[in-house]
Amino acid sequence: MKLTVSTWNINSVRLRIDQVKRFLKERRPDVLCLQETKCPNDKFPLKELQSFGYPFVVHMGQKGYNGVAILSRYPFSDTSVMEMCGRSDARHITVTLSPQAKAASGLVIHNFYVPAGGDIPDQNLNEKFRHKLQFMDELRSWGGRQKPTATPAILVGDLNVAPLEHDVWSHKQLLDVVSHTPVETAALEELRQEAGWVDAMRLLKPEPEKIYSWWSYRSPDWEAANKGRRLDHIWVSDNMKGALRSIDVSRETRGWERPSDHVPVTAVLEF
DNA sequence: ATGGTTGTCATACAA
Repeated sequence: MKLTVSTWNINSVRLRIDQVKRFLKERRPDVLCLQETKCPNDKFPLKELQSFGYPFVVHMGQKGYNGVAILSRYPFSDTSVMEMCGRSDARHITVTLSPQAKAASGLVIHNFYVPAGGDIPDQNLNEKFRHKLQFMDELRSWGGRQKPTATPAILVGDLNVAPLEHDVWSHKQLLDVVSHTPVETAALEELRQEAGWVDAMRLLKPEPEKIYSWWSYRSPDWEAANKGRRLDHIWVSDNMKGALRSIDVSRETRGWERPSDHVPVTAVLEF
């Protein structure tokens, strides 16, 4: 069987509910992981999302900021959230697919929203940057315990770090810009490799191909300037490498009316 | 070196 998994920082699920609908209709993933739903739980558009053909939905939100959700065509046998950095700020949610997902039964899918980290890349001057690094530190300790060996697993999300040289439009010009500083890129690469996760996007589209999943709203013409970054990621456990069939980045959604600043990334796996 | 935009919630703040 084939399983299609997408990740998208939607930047307000309520404002962009029609774009979610359009993406689901056009790309037809089995599972969609959302970040930055910016929606308290009691205002989450649960029924509407279910009506798009995704009866199984878990979400964890808060007022105004953050928030993650997972929509699925298949039921879950287990769901949980982690509190990172001692804050209940809705930055993680995980599901395990139930036996009704057939060959993908037992597959664990983690959805993360790593803190953006503010503007100043200095832990002493910027509490947000300190929080981001601490978050990655906790990811590292956690990832070590959860070494993906026997249990197949996928980790997706807006990790807010563009780790490689060709994950940004200008490696040189972004070395002191939050998301591409050496302390962040080293931390992300180390925690990924230490836990045995495979960077699925780069496995199928190796450097030096440029890959971006985010373009700032502040650029007057994002398409012409093309000053993007690869902030959104799909990682798979080592035992899932062979199941990877394709990766695609839905760049076209950035050109839709009132777009998110992030675009969806989709992996197709075959079991 | 600076400011550029967007979303939430209603005035700054986060990204």
